[in-house]
Amino acid sequence: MTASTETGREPGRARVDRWRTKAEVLAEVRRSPGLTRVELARRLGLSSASVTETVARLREGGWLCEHRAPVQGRGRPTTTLEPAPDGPRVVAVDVRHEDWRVGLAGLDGQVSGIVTARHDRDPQRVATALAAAVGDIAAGHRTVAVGLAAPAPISDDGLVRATELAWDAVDLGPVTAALDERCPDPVPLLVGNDATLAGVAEARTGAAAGAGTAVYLTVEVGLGGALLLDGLPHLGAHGQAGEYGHLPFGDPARPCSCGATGCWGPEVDGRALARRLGDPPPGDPRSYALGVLERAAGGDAAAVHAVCGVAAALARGVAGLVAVHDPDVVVLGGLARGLRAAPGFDEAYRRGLMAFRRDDPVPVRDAVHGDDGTLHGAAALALDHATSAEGLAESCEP
Amino acid sequence: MTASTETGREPGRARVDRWRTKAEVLAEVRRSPGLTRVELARRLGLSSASVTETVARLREGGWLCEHRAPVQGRGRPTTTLEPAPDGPRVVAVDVRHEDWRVGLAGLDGQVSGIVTARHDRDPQRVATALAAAVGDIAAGHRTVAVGLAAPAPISDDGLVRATELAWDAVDLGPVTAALDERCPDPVPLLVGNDATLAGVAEARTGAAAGAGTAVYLTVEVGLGGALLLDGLPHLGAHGQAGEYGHLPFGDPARPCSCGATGCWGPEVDGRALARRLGDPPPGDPRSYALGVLERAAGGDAAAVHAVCGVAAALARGVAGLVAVHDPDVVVLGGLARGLRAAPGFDEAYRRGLMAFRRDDPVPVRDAVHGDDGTLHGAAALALDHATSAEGLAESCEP
DNA sequence: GCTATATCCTCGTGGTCCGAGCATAATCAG
DNA sequence: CTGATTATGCTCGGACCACGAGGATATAGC
Repeated sequence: MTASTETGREPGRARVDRWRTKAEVLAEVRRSPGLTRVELARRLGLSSASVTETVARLREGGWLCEHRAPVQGRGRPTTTLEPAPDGPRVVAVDVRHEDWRVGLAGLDGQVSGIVTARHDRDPQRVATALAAAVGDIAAGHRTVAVGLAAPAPISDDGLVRATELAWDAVDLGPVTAALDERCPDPVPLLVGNDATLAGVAEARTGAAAGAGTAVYLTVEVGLGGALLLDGLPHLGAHGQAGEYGHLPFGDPARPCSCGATGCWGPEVDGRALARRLGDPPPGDPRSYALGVLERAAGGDAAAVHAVCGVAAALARGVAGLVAVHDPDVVVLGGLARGLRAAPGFDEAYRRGLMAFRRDDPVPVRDAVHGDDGTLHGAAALALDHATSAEGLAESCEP
Repeated sequence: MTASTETGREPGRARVDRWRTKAEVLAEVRRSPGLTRVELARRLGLSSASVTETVARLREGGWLCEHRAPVQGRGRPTTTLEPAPDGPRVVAVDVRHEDWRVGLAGLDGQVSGIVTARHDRDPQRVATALAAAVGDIAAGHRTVAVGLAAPAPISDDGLVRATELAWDAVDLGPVTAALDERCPDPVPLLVGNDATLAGVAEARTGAAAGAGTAVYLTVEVGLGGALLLDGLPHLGAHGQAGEYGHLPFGDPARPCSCGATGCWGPEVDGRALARRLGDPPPGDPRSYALGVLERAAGGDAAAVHAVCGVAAALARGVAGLVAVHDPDVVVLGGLARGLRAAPGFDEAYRRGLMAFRRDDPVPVRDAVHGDDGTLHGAAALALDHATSAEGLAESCEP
């Protein structure tokens, strides 16, 4: 991503350390907009003198703004702190199988001005078109970072290996080149996996907001997800963690396209519904599943029965993951939302839990971000970097 | 553990911040004993002036010592840095089902002077006896922390709920009282789960040393384990993460004592071996399993067949966990060590992996700490605290 | 013994966080 | 309206840390 000196760091620790407290303050204000200065000092263990200094610097840089707080009683009135609405921006990108979407987000994480464009899956043309679109948006605002979601595992070198997309390795060089060329200050590009970032969005502003440990699962074709720790995804040694769909919760005799057998994913998606209904394997399992869910909602007995069985298979696995991860909450996205609503889910979930958990079961909730979750997650990824001590040092000091 | 002001922190950030760099230096030296000052400066991005200052302070406090480094060529000879062998100590405690063990560890993490005593499972008498033993050792050395492992989930309030031990909630108050009374400076008591801490030991100085992501699994009666991220265990929302034995990898028809069905644990321990051999459920599944493993090693065909089947059930699940966690390494402890060696493990593991992983499968290794793993982990827990910025501030400033 | 090399130490500077004290802006009481 | 009360913000000097520059130190090579 950013150029790194591989022979080790030269002294420069103080330059970043100076922004550590400011980054903490900014993070706290972003987490709790409308915080008063006194409450901020209390939470972070800062003296009022330090808050004065820190807030002044963040206001200078355009990160925070202050408003008069409604008076509560006696005493000098205080002000509330909020992320500056006209502050720095990040560009969020979501590259999907058949199109890509680009939007702009402020410090509050809301993505606006989303534009969509279809693509033809040619890696080079996609990179070129993205470079133009991202460069246009970035150059038109005070852009401090770009976050990009891709439907593929992300390797360390910042390239995208999208085997399912028949892309070998997408070189994002054109995008970084466009950013370097069209923006006065360097703009880092951060890349993440799409399902992972959808989970991040839920953990920040969605159904798992505030959770220390959250499990996000999404069913489209197969099942993917992420384990979120304090809002950050666990990526694994090679950035390939989260393949929950390949846990062997299923029938050991059934082979999976991944090469193993008994995988959970094919037991909980459109293919599983088709099997239960005696239909041939659907060409597009996702839209097939949507059809069955609709029929079940309409009262079709066979569809209800199939959905119920699949929901139970999903619930049983979710209960197992609760035992392993002990999350504050489990969030379901994609088709899993429809399955959770099906009769049989709750009962199967309860029975799959260890007995001591049944009195107070870990809540299972629907994802609140729809299709925009991934884009929100990409914005969060970029904002995380921009508002870190490193990012602040980068963008506030020449 | 330590008293906390629940109305929020008062300013005191600088007091801890001052030790942040020193804690980093100490951690780096503990990770790489024998480091030169120049190499240290390079890795941490510090100037030589800062290293001089920092090392001097840590030497003053008795945390580090320096030796002359063997001369390499021209230039002024440098010195190597090591954790001081006569530096601060921590006390490590491992409370087990029928006995407890106490030892003393230095900054290198090695536990010495281990003493063992049986107990009668009476919570109050155990706490009293522990208080005396821990107090004796702590008072005889410069003790900066105590780490305690318990065979139970650890709740946030520092009490131990050992339901399997027929203990309701063990109050460790007598231990902290003894420490307060017999040690001049306050000595914090840290508590952790035994399987979790055995995993920590492997991640620090064992088969998973240096791994960013490691999965530790141990089979005794049932199966437990931990996910280790940069050497720190993932604890979950209530400290109950790691119940890998209750993932539904097994026969959905078989009920588990936890209340769910199809759990993995009963498929990979002595009970599973007995089923496969047509024996009745063993009273002590652990020693039964050891007997079967021995018979299999001796060539008993029936035993070999049973062990092989159980090993395959273990391997299949391990492969699933590799898909989910994408670890650098999987470490097996307890009876799982013997199962890994069985014929059939490697083949089942390979077949359970997603195809793209088979060229370079995640290594599965035996735990290198034997029975002492938990005690080492308890020492690591205590040392983590003592060598953190907070711990250093606590013990070095009045 | 002299030089080249690599490292260590000292010193002054700029920066952060802090406590104390003063300044400020509201309510409340008369 | 005025002064007391209360809560908060700001200023100032002190303690401390990381840094760059430059001098000091200890070895190998010649």
